Amino acid sequence: MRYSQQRQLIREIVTRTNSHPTADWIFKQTKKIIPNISLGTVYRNLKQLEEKGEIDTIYDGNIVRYDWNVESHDHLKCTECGDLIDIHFKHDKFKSIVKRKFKFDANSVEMKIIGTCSKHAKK
Amino acid sequence: MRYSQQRQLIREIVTRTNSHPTADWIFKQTKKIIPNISLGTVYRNLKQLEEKGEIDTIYDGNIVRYDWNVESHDHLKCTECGDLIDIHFKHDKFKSIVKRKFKFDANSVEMKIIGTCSKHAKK
DNA sequence: ATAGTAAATAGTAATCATTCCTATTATTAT
DNA sequence: ATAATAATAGGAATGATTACTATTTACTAT
Ligand SMILES: [Mn+2]
Ligand SMILES: [Mn+2]
Ligand SMILES: [Zn+2]
Ligand SMILES: [Zn+2]
Repeated sequence: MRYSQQRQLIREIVTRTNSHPTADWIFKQTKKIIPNISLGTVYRNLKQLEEKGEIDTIYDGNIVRYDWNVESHDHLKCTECGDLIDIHFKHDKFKSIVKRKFKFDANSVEMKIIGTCSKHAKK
Repeated sequence: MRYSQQRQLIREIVTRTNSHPTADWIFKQTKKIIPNISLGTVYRNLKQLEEKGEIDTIYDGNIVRYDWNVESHDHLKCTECGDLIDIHFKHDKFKSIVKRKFKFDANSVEMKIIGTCSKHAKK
């Protein structure tokens, strides 16, 4: 895989963003630096970066987001502001339970907790 | 909301299917009974049934599925055959942890365990 | 440094799932 | 049975993503 300014910029933008951005948001950011970059280039490179294991794709309902954090982790989804917050849980117990009860070989666990975040606390 | 043959048929098909069917699969099934039903009718009714709380929408990666089981539950996703299997876990512990550590008010928890199901057991 | 090559891009067209639109049909209250 | 109007069929529109292709760019060997 050959170097390209576009891919490097996309990589940097995703890497310094904690908000699990969408392809379109990333596209808008890249355009500030490379005004004639095309949306197809953003999609193609996001897919390649995922294939290389540099980033993860996250399906937030029907919205596709990207995550620089490729370590297994979970998310809190706020229904008020839409934010997706990282959180880390241990899932070994669940993996062993499904192995015993369903003979299911678990590779990974994804957990999403839906609710309202601290920004909207009642006074 | 007025009765319609189409909605009733869609409701019955979803209710007797455990495989978390897609809109298109449901459409094909309904066409066996009402050959000139339209795909828009299927989508419109699935949305209405969800709004009435009769069914749930499930986002399986980028695939949208429907579930007659509206009680909170989790899923095992088999990467070999694509099956989505129901499983029920208690999540109270997680809800209290995020409340304490993040002041996050949890309403519901969705958990997906990815791996291979018993159908593909090594001999 | 120069030239050859193949990868990557920009711009645009195509695809796919879903939603929207509207003339017609079906259901329900009277 | 009739009137009112909710629901449908069929097709157009939308939005996100992918595919196509002529041109540009990065790397390699001279
Ligand atoms: Mn994350
Ligand atoms: Mn289910
Ligand atoms: Zn929030
Ligand atoms: Zn399987």
